[in-house]
Amino acid sequence: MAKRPPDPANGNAPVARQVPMRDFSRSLPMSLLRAREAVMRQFRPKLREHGLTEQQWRILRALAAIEAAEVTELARTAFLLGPSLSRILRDLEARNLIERRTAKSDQRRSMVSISKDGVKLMASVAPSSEAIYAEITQRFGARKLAELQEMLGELEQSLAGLGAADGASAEE
Amino acid sequence: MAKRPPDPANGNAPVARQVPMRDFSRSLPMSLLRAREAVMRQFRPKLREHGLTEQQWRILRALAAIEAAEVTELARTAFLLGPSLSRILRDLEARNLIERRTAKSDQRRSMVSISKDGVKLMASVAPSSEAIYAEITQRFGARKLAELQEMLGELEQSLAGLGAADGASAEE
DNA sequence: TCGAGATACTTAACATGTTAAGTGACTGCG
DNA sequence: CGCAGTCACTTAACATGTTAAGTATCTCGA
Repeated sequence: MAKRPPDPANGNAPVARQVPMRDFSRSLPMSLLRAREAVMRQFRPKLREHGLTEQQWRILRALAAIEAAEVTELARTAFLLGPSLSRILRDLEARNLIERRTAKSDQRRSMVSISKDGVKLMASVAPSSEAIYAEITQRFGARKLAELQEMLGELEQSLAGLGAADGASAEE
Repeated sequence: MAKRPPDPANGNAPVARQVPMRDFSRSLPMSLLRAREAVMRQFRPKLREHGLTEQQWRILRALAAIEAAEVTELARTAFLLGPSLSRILRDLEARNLIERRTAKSDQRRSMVSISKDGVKLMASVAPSSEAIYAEITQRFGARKLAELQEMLGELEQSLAGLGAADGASAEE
């Protein structure tokens, strides 16, 4: 269906096109990528000062809110793939920011928790992080920010169960 | 076989600790990341069938719309960092999907353009890509999609010139 | 109880993100 | 001219994204 997508008033488009595709810079993936980059650009320098990457920070934050978590659960929470998480946990453990112990009931599972040093590091970064977030919120507008996140959640929902074999159906 | 009623809703350990931070999963960066991943998950398998990564596809699309571009210009258009682009161009050139020649007026500059093979490859992928995009548009709603992209653009704008990147601040 | 299959990670291999340093080519100023 | 500074990339080094294999453990049913 798609009755009629609003015609973008194509302001410039100075160059001739030979391929029938939407203007590349207006694609949804690009919009999302640029927006996210604009946001993360604000946080990265501060995290870097503390020797943390964005992903490492995500893991610490996720762990700070709970007693302990299995690796798979943590991967879901921090939105990281297993292999990435595996590497990062190895590193964080070596830096004594987290602790691990195998679950007694199932030797395959590893319970991960934040260490005292990890908590300390979080405490030293959180204020700056919150300040940056507050600045972003103020600039963009709290209401619009909430609206945006609502829409992002809806987008995620409307695409849930499209690409990945989730239930039954065919594989390929 | 082995039907296995997994336990996703496992009793788990909802132990919460009082930490003075927003709920991690509701942060703007995470919302943007998840939304983008939900979208890209739809495209990646098809691109992979054609031996292309998301970034390689971005470059080909960017090049298809113009005659030729300098590397720096291409990096801006495809939203890639110089080093990434450098590596990808090396690969794409080896696969004869693009062509390069140094500018006559300035030996430092390299002019990049898509090759015949590149155009052919694009033609073979574009239909599926557009179909997927249409499906996403339909599911989420064309109007909402336009709204979302508008907001993403505004977010980007409101953060422009905040990051301590170079540039003497202010505007231009 | 035993073994095929499932599960929970971990490794491997390759591609990109990210920052810093390197290389060759231009530019401006003396 | 000459050469220090800049520019346009490219390399390097390390971290993560992504898919495929590998390893150890656990589960279930014949």
